[in-house]
Amino acid sequence: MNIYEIVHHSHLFKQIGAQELPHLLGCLKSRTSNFPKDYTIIDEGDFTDEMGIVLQGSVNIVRHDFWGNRTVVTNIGVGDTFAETVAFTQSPSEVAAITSQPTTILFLNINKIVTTCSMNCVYHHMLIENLVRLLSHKNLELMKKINHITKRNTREKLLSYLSAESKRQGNKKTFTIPFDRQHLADYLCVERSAMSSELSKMRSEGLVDYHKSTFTLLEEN
Amino acid sequence: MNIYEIVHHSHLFKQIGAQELPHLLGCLKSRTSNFPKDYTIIDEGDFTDEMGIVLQGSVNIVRHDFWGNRTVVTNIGVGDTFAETVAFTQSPSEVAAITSQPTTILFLNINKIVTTCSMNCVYHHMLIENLVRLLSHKNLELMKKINHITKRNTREKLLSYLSAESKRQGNKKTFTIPFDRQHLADYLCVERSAMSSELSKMRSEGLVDYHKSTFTLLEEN
DNA sequence: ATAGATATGTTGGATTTACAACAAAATATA
DNA sequence: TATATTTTGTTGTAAATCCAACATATCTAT
Repeated sequence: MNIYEIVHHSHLFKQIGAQELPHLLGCLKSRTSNFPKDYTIIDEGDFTDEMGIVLQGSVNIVRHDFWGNRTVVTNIGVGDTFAETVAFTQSPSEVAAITSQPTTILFLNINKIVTTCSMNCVYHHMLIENLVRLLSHKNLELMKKINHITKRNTREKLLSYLSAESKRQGNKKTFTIPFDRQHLADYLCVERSAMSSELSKMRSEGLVDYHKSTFTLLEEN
Repeated sequence: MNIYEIVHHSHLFKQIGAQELPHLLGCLKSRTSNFPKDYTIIDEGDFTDEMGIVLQGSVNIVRHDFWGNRTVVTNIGVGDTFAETVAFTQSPSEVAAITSQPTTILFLNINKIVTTCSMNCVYHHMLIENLVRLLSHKNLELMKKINHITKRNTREKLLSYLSAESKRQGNKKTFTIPFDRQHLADYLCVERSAMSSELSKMRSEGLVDYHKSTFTLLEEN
């Protein structure tokens, strides 16, 4: 794995020359860490001043309520970032960040990003602009998630999520989602078994087909 | 109403000297507009490159699905901002912004904020940092909203929202929410009448008291 | 290949919500 | 004030969801 290759294609470092990255990452006091599957990188209530970029693997942003019910807020894949908000606001984390497979994270001190450094890096302003763009996109994603989970019933939630995911992956009719059934249910805020049976119905009606986490949206006839 | 007074206390212009505001607002090509109640400032699907600050009144961020079901994503009060995301990402708006009373908006061109101006305003960098902070807080608010609506039933959603609102308003036990019953139901994604009857039960059990949009959280005995 | 662990699918009964229809209260308007 | 309009509360029924329990399928490690 080439760190710079991944970082170069992340939203945060977009439009920043690859040759600038080593210097910039040093300036930002970056560090990388490896984590096993199901490792809690940040727990609910934690403080941190570092945001993370996923270099390898995948992270779920989750929340547990008093009774232990789990909500999967979102999934963070390679090149995507997390913990910008908790790092920047210096408030206790509303959510936990938990790996869903062996994962490598690049951590960046967020204050180093926002505060223009003394060395006056040429690309520093671009970095801040990228951060604004990134936060805007996070916002958009959260809005879209809200669009899914505010649907009135399980079938609509599924169709809303699956069609959005199809669109996100380039309007492919067949695509793989980053969740197993339980995580998908926790993401859409429905009951796993109820969701399974709804999926079965939808398949028997010819709306969708699926095998494990790979889904195909079918034309209506 | 003194524009500068309100702007000075908004998150976006925090820590920026009041005497700088006239110059800065000119630099940002700001303009103000007045709107009547229930006016759609931005509709779903619209594009814009201006964000808004509420100077007077109140704006609901709402969404309608194919069948006309309304979802109130959030409420924007005096000094708060909206449309940063749609303005910055230049993507079609996922939501509509609709006044809930006669309202005055200050519009700002978001590109003027992000791009350092030629005149090199001293406070411009502070403005960008504030924008990052503001977007982070929006993120946090959306997360908190997700915490409310992912609760398993109507009572929990109500208690989650009401206690958060109480906390937000300085841990006051009695406070007024910016929603009537229908909007509150649309915000919490429940059925208005079901919510009404749940509120009645909660009142009869001594959990809460309320009159119109003013609620009081009661101690458990 | 086998056994154990994990993931997914199925079903029925208890609980909760949606929906519709209407009553009562509050507000706006003539 | 009287009347119309809007908002809020109440109730019964239909529908959807939750939950638990179990069946089946898939994966993992030896």
